[in-house]
Amino acid sequence: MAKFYITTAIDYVNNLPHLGTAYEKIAADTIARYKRMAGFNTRFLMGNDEHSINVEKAAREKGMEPKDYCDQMAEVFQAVWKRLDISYDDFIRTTEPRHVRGVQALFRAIVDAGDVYKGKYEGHYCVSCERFYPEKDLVDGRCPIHKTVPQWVSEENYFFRLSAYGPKLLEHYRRNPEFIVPETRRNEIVNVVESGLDDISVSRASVAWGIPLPNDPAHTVYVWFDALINYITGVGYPDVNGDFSRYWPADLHVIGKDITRFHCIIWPAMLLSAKLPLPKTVLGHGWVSFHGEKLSKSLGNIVNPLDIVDRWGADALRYFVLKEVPLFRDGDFSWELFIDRYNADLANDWGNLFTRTVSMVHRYRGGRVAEGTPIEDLGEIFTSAVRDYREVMERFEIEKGIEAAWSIIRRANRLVEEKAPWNVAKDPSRGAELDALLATLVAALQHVALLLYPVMPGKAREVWETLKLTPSIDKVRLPAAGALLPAHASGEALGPSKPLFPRIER
RNA sequence: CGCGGGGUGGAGCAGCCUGGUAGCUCGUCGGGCUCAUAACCCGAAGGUCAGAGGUUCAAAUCCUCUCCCCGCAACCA
Repeated sequence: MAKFYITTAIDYVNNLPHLGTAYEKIAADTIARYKRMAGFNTRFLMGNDEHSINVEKAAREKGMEPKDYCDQMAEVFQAVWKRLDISYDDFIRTTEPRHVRGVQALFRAIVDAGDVYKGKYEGHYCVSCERFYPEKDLVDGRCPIHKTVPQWVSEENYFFRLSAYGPKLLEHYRRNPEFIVPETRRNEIVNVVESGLDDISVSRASVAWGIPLPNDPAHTVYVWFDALINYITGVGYPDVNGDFSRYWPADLHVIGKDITRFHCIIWPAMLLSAKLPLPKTVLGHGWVSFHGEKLSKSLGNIVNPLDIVDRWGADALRYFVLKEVPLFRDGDFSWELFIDRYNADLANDWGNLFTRTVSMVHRYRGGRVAEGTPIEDLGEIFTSAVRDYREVMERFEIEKGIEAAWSIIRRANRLVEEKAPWNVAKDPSRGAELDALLATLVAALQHVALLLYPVMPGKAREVWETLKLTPSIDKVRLPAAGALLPAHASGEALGPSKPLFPRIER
């Protein structure tokens, strides 16, 4: 069985999860669920990034030890992901021994390859910004933000010979066009690499909250270097047997577009140095804004995804962001848009098809569905929807996958009008006709539920269970090309008809 | 010359790579139906595709220039 190893960025624990981070996990989860449904042995890794001076500071501000603080945040993060129905297989924390061990092993491998040297890291350091500024970015010798004179700081650091990997990286991009998607991100990275790479500092002598260097315990590993390695320690590295041999290289790193440089330049260079295979694809997704404005702490518009989940459910949130914010572009969340999409698509289209169908089966047939193949062109609609769905989902175009499901919903709603079952039901001699129609509508609901399961697992399961279908939806595979799902055959009466998505009244 | 994204009927978007009657969703207006969450179905109005120039038999689509909006460079995916 083919495998699929997917990861998201691990999150800094100095902030709570917000709509943007939730978006990334929802998208990755949908891809992971799709891959499982398509028959891949799927491994889905998420986690928290717990080192760095910022985390230590956040902990101290709360009067906590960094480790205790991280433990607490790990609980909080995972509770949020559970509420969003994120089906990760493993959750890695960078303070775990398995990660620390792996980071040290990888660092050692890079040292052994001759790619680490000791140098001096120095520059203008603004204490307020907690960062170094190159000479050219200073305004009249002052920090451009705080207008203060920065300190001249000089520190001994270890450096990674990133500059040596430019040509190899470019060669890799050229031979593997799918390494960076979408294309605009790829062009951006190629530009950066072509204009030349500098070696990067990979250790800090002044930061205690981190992983000690194996070759010099007085230093800790720079937090980015540390964080990236989670993708391999999450599958057991440095033990190269077991999960590592099964899952590495990763098939997909889902990350935000701002950190593509780390994932497309530094990370592959590290792997090349350690002589490990490179991930297949890095997907730099866009941003979701809120009422037209970037999510920002200083603007105070950080949205807690649980606020939406509490009111309208995880599935509605998942649907909205996946439909309105295509992975390869930016998109906006606003309450108006959310309510419009919810009512028009979920309540009126899908929800209504569900209620009216189940209700008719009860009203006209006491809840029993007859055996039968789809009438009219519905069978073809189902198979072509599945085919289109597969095609676009393989390219991670989830919004188009949703469209494929809707092609069935729209056709089925139209079929009801065309056939007017309320008239057919009045004529006892047309019983077979009515049976075939209802069976077709039930089959439509069944196919829609399966296609939407990766996007809205909760509601898809609810439909599946109301239709009394077996086995449970998470065990069902996508039908082969041209095939239909086996029809409802349990003989059992359907569950009650109740609104899937109650309309939101404004 | 810092980097990048975008400007298409009232709103939000697709189409642009691989030129050839401008498409989708919502909204508006008119009609139909009654199984259903006042939901569903049909039809209509509404766009000189930011602007200018160029290539071409033909440009939203390719090339050049201009204008405008947004993001990154600074907490934040």
